[in-house]
Amino acid sequence: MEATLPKFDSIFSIDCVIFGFEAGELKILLIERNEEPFKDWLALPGYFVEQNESIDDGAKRILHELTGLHNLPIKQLHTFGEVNRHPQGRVITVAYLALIRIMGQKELTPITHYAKKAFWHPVKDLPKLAFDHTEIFQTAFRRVRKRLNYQPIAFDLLPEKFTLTQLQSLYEIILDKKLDKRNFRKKMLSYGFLKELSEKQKGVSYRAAKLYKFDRRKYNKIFQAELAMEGGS
Amino acid sequence: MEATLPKFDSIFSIDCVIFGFEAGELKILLIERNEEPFKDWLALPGYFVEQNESIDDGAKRILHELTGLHNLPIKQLHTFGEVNRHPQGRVITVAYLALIRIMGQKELTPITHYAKKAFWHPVKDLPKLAFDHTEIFQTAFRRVRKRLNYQPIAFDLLPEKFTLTQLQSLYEIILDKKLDKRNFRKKMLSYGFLKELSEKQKGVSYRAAKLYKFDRRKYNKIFQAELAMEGGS
DNA sequence: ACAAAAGTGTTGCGGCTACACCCATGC
DNA sequence: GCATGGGTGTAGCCGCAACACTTTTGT
Repeated sequence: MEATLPKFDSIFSIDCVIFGFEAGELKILLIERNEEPFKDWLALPGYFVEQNESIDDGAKRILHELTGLHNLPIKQLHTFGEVNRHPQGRVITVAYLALIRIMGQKELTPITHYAKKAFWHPVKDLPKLAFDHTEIFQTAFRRVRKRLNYQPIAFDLLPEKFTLTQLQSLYEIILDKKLDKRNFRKKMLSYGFLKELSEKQKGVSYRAAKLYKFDRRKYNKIFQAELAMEGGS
Repeated sequence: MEATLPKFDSIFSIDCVIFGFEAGELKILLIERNEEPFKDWLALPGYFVEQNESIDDGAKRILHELTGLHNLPIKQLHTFGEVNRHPQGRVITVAYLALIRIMGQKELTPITHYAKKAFWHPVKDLPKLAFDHTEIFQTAFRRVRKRLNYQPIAFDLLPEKFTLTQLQSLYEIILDKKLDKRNFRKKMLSYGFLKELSEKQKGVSYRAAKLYKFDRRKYNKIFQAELAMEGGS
């Protein structure tokens, strides 16, 4: 390759906003930084992209190194490129977004030493984050809220088997408003992509609710047309 | 600033997908490149971001330098970061999108010598573009198509005064399907953000149609809630 | 008078909202 | 038996799709 590209002291980074749902609360994945700048601050998991990896690959690698989580279904959210967003120089960051099930992934263990630890933090009462990460988080949260109205993202957050009340309460938490129980259930069931299981809830001190599963195959069949549109944007 | 950032030979660029509407056709703004690589190819207007400008500012500057157009209402679309998208090295590009009125901006004159010329090209029958610009264009077009269904972007493309038939035909072109005349007009008028003018179309050899104007103030009043949501994403 | 596009209403359906009570279970 | 959430139906409104003819104007 000929050296005809201009040189700038500029680098790219990735920052990931990973949502989870646990104990009735919406949470995001944070790390405690172990490096300057913002050493000891809380931050979104993020780091620099290597020269020989695509940003999508870089995002997966970085997330894995900082949290131990593998191969999450992350999607690009937005790119933040203010000149002074990083105190040490010009760093443009591409933010990625994912919604995942927390279940069984309790042991978050950073592989690199750039993070002291990684953990889930409730979205309510987020402290001030390093860099412009608070702004990145807000952009992500707005996007999730909007997307909830037309994409089945709630099922990425819930356990595989869930009750309709759990589903509704997740909607209420994300949208930050009360929904009508009857209307909500009617609508959800009318879509036809929820599979009713024969199982019931266990260990509750009141009438046990039916469990449901999200049937992605059916969902895809029903919403083929829209899926085609989503494609690459 | 301490020199603690890692160094990579990586740079950012901007590419702009600018849509216009002219002579009943949807068009985008292209340049003919005057630089290697892809010298003499058609490409989206794009160039490298300087170190001391935000990507948003850079996008406006670059667009101006390549086409002579000032201060367009561009918005970030997506960031493309495949390793080999630029043959000379690692270049991550942030794509921007705008929809504008072509009217009266016929003289497109590149200010830098990086572009031989800039011109509007119909979206139908786009030739192969430089780099991954065809893919970027497609992503942009998909986005526009989707957005048309819930945002008043058509009015950015039309002249200030337009007939309902013109509006409908623009919808039909972007969505690539026929719409029902009566339903379309009813729906558009029912929103209440179209101001009927006393003027009529001129110079047509058939019954002249009423002209309308998009009343953005009214639109904002009506859709306040949703606007608040759009905010930063 | 004719060609070309402007302009106009009704009906049926499906989805959304609002709203209140009985049921099953564990303690 | 009581507390707790589980589960259910109806009626009115609104937006959407389907559908065809008359009016105006310029030539």
